[in-house]
Amino acid sequence: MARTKEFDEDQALDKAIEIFWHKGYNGTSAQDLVTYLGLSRSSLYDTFGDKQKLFSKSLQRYQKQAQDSVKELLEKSENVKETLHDIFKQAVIESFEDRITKGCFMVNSSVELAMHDEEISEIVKNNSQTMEEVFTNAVKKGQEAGHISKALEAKVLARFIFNNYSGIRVLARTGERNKQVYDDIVKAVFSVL
Amino acid sequence: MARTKEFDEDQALDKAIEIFWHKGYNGTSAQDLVTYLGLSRSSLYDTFGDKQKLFSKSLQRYQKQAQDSVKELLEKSENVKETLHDIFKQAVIESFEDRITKGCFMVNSSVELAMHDEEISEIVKNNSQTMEEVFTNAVKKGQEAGHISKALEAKVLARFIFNNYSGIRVLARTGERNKQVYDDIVKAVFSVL
DNA sequence: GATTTAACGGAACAATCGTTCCTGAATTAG
DNA sequence: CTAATTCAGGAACGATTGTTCCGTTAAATC
Repeated sequence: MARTKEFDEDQALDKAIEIFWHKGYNGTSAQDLVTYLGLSRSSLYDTFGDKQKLFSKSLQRYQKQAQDSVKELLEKSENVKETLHDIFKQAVIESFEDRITKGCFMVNSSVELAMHDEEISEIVKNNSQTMEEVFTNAVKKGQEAGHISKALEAKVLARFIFNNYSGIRVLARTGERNKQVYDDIVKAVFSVL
Repeated sequence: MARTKEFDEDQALDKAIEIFWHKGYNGTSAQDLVTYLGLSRSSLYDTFGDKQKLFSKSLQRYQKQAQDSVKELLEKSENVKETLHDIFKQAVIESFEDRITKGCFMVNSSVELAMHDEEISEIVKNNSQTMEEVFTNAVKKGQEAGHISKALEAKVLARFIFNNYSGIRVLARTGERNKQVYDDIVKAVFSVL
């Protein structure tokens, strides 16, 4: 019959995530994609349709990966406050390890496209909602276990946490390389919990 | 001698701020600028050089306006905590009043360009530094007056405040229209002060 | 009125954009 | 082997990109 696929579609998507993450949607050209994914123009368009669809698929894949990671960590956790702290520390570390500070693909895409692309807007909203739920459940668990203060409602704290997470990712994108700045923010955030 | 300028350069810059703010750098075409500023192609290039320079000037003008506003409010303030609260409330209101939620021009530009354009990167860094100083001085004043808790250092709180301010502006850019979300964040932030 | 500069409209530029299409080689299954 | 399908390579598409330049009109000073 026919020849089978040679390249792994998911692997190509991971490459697409990287370059879109780094350069943004408008900043990434079709030629960039061909070069970086290592596919021919024709294969690329045959497989993914067009640039917008490829971007959308990339962002959805990124979202799933990022969400699953956080979700799993928090659900398995026995001390939610500590786990949240670990998640923030990890975000801070990522802002330094990469020479190219890419920030957060979701945040970057929100800022660049959410108001101009309905499909991306949906993904972003879905992400916010899911993350809010994940954080809310985590905070509730922490409050019940006595690790987290009950002075504020779980949902309030969840939104607060998510907001600071976004802020930190923006900070990373600006190229801030003074670790103390990040540490100070995390310190203040966790003084609330 | 010569004919005098007919259009106000600053007025044109304000227009440029608006459209760059809304559509971003890469999302704004030369034609968009001609149409929106109401200048001819030739006048535009004669006056501002090229697109990058026009963007840079726009961002610098925006920065000065935004900084002066916050700086003045905080320096004149007799209750810094209340004034900071007003500033946040204002940011929240702006996220609703505009049908087109533009977020913050500085945050948007940071995310889109800071890593790819050295000049923009400098403006962004300068802005972060200045805002940190402004907030730090304000917090110090509030702490001395007894309005703000001394549990955390002024600089720590300043960075924390700035981070949440950025986060809220990203949230606005995502199109979040549930006021409760913003209010919850502000509530949690001010529980620290 | 003559000169000088400002601004305009619009043509035109080369370059790049995203996208389509064609050819030919490679690889699989029957 | 044949047929089917996948990929690479590259030419080519029209559209749009940012930018330059020219010709003309409008206003200001001398």
